[in-house]
Amino acid sequence: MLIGELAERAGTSTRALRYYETHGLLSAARSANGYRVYDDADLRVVREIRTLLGIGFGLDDIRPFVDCLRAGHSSGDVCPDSVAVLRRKIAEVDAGIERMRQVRERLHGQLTVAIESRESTCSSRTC
Amino acid sequence: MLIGELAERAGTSTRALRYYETHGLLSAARSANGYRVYDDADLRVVREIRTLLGIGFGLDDIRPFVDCLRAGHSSGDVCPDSVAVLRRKIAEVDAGIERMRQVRERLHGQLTVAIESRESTCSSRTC
DNA sequence: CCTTGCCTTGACATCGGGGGAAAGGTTTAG
DNA sequence: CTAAACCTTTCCCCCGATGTCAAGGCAAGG
Ligand SMILES: [Zn+2]
Ligand SMILES: [Zn+2]
Ligand SMILES: [Zn+2]
Ligand SMILES: [Zn+2]
Repeated sequence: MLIGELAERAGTSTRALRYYETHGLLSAARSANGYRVYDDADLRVVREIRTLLGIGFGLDDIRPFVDCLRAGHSSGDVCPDSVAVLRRKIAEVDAGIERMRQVRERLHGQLTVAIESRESTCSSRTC
Repeated sequence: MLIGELAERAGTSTRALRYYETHGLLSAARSANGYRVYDDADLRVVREIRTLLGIGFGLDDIRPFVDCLRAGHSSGDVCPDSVAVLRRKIAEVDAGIERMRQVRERLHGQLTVAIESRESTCSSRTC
């Protein structure tokens, strides 16, 4: 499997795959041409990468999962480093949710006040 | 009031103030020197900008609020354009919260499965 | 031979909100 | 006179994941 086919099968671009390689997430054998040659294990790796990127992980966070997959485990989640990243990410997401909830409350309060004072402030003006 | 004093009073940098100016959020009179000269209304504008930036608005979203302030209203929220941006932002925040909640559920599920299968999969290996 | 379609590396552009530095003008105090 | 402390404009840098050429090598079909 060459890089174009892998990209198509994984639903991404060749540019992205080369980028993952330069960041140590993907390794490829080379044919006599110098072309990158991949197998189905690489396809699984790329799918894992894409999934985690979609969730919001950065490439550095993804590396443990890929290492875990390449260590022969059927899932990238099982190795201790992956679990640690999962825990950290859950904490980050929780913090993000809490922050956004507070922002939402604040916005809703501003909106309410703005709507209430719109008649008395705004409608008698040009704006 | 010159730019350094405004920056200090608003809790930001001169660089940021010039940046806001180039993006149409702030306007300054010039003294004979060519120095930017500000007044208290500008201080209120900058405080509004900083507040909204802190909430997560982009500069383009902030422009209606600034225009509203400069139109003489005591609050930047009351003009229709500001209200529209507020509504849109609330919707965006709601969508973001929902997305993060789903991500959280997914991560928690992965973590649970990973911990359960860690003994049977991982501890008998080198990893 | 020529075109087409793969592949290679390398390098520049993007987005947002600035940071930091260069190179110079102005004013005030010592 | 000079140093300090302001101010001015202009330009390059950052992050992260990718798009997008550019310039060229390799294989296969007409
Ligand atoms: Zn393991
Ligand atoms: Zn409501
Ligand atoms: Zn109004
Ligand atoms: Zn739990």
